[in-house]
Amino acid sequence: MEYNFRDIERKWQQYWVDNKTYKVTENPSKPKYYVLNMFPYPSGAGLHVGHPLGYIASDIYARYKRLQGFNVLNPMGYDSYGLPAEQYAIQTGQHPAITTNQNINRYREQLDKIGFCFDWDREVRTCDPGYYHWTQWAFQKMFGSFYCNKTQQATPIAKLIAHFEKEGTENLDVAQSEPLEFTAEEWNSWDEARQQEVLMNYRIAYLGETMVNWCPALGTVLANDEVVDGVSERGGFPVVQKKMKQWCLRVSAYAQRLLDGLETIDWTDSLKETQRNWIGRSEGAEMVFKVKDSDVEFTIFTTRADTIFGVTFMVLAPESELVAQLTTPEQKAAVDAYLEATKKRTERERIADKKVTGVFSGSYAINPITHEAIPVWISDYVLAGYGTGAIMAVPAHDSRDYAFARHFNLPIIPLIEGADISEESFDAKEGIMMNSANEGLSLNGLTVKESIAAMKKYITEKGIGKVKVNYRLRDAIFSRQRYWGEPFPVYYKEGTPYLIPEECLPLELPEVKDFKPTEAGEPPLGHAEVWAWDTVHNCVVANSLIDQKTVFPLELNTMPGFAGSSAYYLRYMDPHNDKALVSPEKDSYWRNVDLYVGGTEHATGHLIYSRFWNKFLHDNGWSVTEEPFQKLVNQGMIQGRSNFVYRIKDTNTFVSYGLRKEYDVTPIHVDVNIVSADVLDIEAFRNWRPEYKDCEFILEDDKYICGWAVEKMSKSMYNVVNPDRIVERYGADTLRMYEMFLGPVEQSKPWDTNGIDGCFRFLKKFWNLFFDGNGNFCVSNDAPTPEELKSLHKLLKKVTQDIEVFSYNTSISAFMICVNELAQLKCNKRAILSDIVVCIAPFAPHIAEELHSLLGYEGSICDAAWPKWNEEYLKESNVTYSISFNGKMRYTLDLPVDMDNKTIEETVLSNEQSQKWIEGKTIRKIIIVPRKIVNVVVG
RNA sequence: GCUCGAAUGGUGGAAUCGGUAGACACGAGGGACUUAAAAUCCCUUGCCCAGUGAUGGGCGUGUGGGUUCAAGUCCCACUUCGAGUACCA
Repeated sequence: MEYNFRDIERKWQQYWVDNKTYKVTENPSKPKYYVLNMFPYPSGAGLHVGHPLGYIASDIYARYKRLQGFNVLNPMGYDSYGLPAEQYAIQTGQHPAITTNQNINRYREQLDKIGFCFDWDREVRTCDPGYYHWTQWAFQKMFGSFYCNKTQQATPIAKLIAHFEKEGTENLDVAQSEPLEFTAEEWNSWDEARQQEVLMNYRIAYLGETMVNWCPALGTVLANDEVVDGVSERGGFPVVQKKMKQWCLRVSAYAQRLLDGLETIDWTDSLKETQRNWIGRSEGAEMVFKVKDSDVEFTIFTTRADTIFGVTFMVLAPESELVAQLTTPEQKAAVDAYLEATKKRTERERIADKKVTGVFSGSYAINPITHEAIPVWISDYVLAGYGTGAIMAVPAHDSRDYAFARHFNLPIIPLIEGADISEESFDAKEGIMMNSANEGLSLNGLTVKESIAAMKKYITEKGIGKVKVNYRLRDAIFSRQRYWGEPFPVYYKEGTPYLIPEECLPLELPEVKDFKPTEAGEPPLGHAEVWAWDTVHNCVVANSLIDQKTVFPLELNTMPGFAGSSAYYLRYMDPHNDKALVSPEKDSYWRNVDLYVGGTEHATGHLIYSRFWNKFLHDNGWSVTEEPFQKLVNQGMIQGRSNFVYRIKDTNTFVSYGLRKEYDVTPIHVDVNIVSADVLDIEAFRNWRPEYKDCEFILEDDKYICGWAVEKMSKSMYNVVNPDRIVERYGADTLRMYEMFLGPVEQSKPWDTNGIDGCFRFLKKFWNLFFDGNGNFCVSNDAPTPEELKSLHKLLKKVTQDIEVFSYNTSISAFMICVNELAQLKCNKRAILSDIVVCIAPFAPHIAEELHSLLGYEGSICDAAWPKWNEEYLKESNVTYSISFNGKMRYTLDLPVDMDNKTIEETVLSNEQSQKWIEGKTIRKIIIVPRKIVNVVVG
């Protein structure tokens, strides 16, 4: 019988559905294992061959773990809120829900063809009210919490209120937007609105006036990780800085825990490093500088307190509140002009031209150590959002200060012995200090490191400043001026936000007539006619009923993309629970994700937000583990492999790749689907586009050979390969095998169909082991020979070890070797073949099921047990030694395994081949590496 | 600029603790079967030199040094490519 993959795959995919083979329930008698893929955004383009790479890798692992006796959770769902569906809605008027649904159905169809072991009963969609109920719920909980620095955890806001009522801000150590000071009396005297306003300074989800990345073309704000090179990640539109009132999440409060948590999880070093950089912890000192002839003083942050003797000027960020205070009347005109000019420059322009700009404020600050007066400047190279928005400039040892000093002719004082600062600053934190002494303090002669430590001690003792840790990580901006996202469960009473009652969740997304912003510039929800909250009946009512006494307007912003993806792994544990995000029982059974597979592009977005979100839930006991994703594997990107044809200029004649240099040609992208192994299907090409209908070809060897290049897989390059096409032609098992055989999972590589035949041939060969020359199923019950057993157990050992480390490509090689050996031996022994079938099931589940069934076993192969290898069968009586002289391999020798070193030495030395290398020389040393090498050092 | 990673045949890629390269696959060349094609099977395939031949010798993991009996693997310097990040004081 032939290997008919179409029938086999159709049959078993149906069997899995009918028998709910992949349904999983909590089972305390079995150890759990949680495998998760980053769920996809269902785009209109459907899946290309790059998408399933990670899914196949995790599917193999999930199936393997199940065969090993684990209760494996392997769910799938859709991150179904997002910009493309909304942009499409704006253009066509089509409701995003409709587009999204169509796309999901298409994705599902494509996924089903590949034979994944997902438990679809646990599917989640972020745009489903039953799901975003819990996104809104989490937001409400964050709104109702503050972060206590003493206990290092999120705490209900009621505790904070109690503290304020008793002692105001006395003894307060909490995360806050800005430091406030008030007494209990003051707090108690304030009205509700004022108190609410103050509480915003502490809430974990808070409404804050912040500088945001505003994208005019998209009409919305973007988070830092959604802005790339000053333009939006989606669409590439320019982004400008704008001050706006927005919902924010106090992610920064968790900076230290996010950093510390990295030590406890099993991620790649590079990913951890990326997160560390993003969090950007820097240890330094805050120092207070007095302003000359004034009561004003201000604080700066520096990591180089040791360079205090080299401070020759100060710089304020243009947005700093100090600018107004420190600008003298004489300088006011110049400063105003500068501020105006700065405001006009977008983020992008600032990055693009690195011109040094700045203006003198007119004021002088007093160096707290040297007591010298130094000028205070204003420049946009200092950022308002980092540290205190003010710096002490040490031009000799900071390149930016150096450039500034050079440009404005400010003094430069070298502080490190031997540092050449004639052309550039000396930024390295090394060397011996000089020029750093006065009557009170001397750093001269110390190394930079000693000097930093000494200064920290000094300023703390003298009360000039304090040791301070700063983080680059900023709070996440949580509002989007979009329609297709989770609505905030918030209404506004005289401008103060209030939560709708928890039991009224979910607050469902209303219908709108138009998906664009309103004419008044409000977000699309401004078009909703039924979008007001009735506090008496606790329900959504028409806007016309708003009376500001019992009926209030609801929030018009929606939540960003990362809201829905931040806790979805918890929802999979208990997807149909309408009482809680996840029940404590299920949460404590599944705990966290053991293996998370996805792309690196989420390193500073989703993977930070998710960890933050989980830590918040953990603080409240709603998630049992501190870290959500124990092990993370980043699958590489599959790039496209584009094909080109070469048209001779101004003609309709195309010349084959090898001959193109003889003509003046233009390379043109050609659809890779009409090219096979770089040979163009000429007929298909002529039909591809009308203008090529009558074209001519100059061939080589009767073939048209196309050129190729590795590019991003995209429609415009005509290099998108759909998995469906491969499945149709070779079957899902071949696709799965080939995607894994292409190379290490973590590595990026171009998609290249050229080698797929190898995997297809392998499966056919494997299939043929079970059939005789006449195509009849023919498996013998005879006892296997030692040779056959050895071949099998070599395979079992290799595959078991490889799967554990995701080295699937080498496992597949092992399968190929084993099948070749068995074919050579004409082995058709049941004892051998039935084990191999189980072993190959994770990789090629359809063919495995079919053979498992033909072998006479009942039920799905998923319920079989993973075979264990036995070292007994692998033992050899002889082992081949490489015999080297002075490290150079000369010949090999078969020796008994258990021969002792002395005998080995004697055997090697007495061997006649050895004689010619030893002749006339003295033997200095003999190194014996057991079972491998004998190296004789002669001289 | 900084941080991290990579570099191996015509191609994708193997190579555990440093253990004597190139597994496996593709492609290519040759052969068998066939009227023919497809499919299948067998042989060769890193480079160079010598030999009719079995075979023998030399060179080889981006470049240059080093450690070692032994280096693709470890150390130092450099080149190229990729990823992340960027006035973070």
